[in-house]
Amino acid sequence: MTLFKALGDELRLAATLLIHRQGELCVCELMAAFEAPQPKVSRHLASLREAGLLETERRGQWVYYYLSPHLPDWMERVLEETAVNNPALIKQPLARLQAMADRPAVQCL
Amino acid sequence: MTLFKALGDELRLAATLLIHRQGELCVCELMAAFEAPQPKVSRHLASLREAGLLETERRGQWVYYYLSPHLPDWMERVLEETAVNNPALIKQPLARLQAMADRPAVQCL
DNA sequence: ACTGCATATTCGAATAAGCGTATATATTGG
DNA sequence: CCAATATATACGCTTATTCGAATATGCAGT
Repeated sequence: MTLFKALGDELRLAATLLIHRQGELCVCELMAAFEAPQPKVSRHLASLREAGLLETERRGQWVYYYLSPHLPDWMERVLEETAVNNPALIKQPLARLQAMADRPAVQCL
Repeated sequence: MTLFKALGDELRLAATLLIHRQGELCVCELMAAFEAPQPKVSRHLASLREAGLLETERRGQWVYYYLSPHLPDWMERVLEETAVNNPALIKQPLARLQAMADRPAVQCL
């Protein structure tokens, strides 16, 4: 059960919830949301992908991360429970994301 | 969100699920279930208690661990989802527990 | 008080995680 | 091909976790 280890880091948990909420996000958006340096964000995203939680899609120069569509239902429910009951985890990051200038693209999904 | 860090270790996760399933268990029962040395079990239980997941009650020479009655509902649901969808996690420990000779007491709750 | 059993804690060593800096790779637009 | 931007990875370092062995504590029975 590598799920809980993957979510055991605060940045990884919050990033996962933010991505879940937003549908997909690229690295630079997550950098802005969490005010974290790029290598740090990339590394944590990589480990979330290795854990099977996230998948990626390159679109131009950007790499978008989104929840794996192969996530077992129960894991999605765990994320859902966590998101619903811990809004504070992503409140500020979400605000910073929405205040971000020059977002690479409009999210249409 | 210390929940996921607490459950991020395999022994801690499995022990929590086993305790959840059995109602309560003492240290020596968990040692038998997981074939793990006593200090290891004690330490992990201590960290689960510090995380607020478990509480203890001493009864004679034994210390029984059980899920904290103050656990938020959503955390209980997370445990429930995990238990239902990962029976393999506690299958062998449960078998060893049931095969254990000289269990300290009959569980009546 | 002493012994035995159950549990907790301490200690030092080994391992793993996480970080920042620097560098590599990919893509886009001249 | 070159420069600029986005992302990934490598490296060395620091800090956290985890462990086994040893020791301490707490309770029960004699």
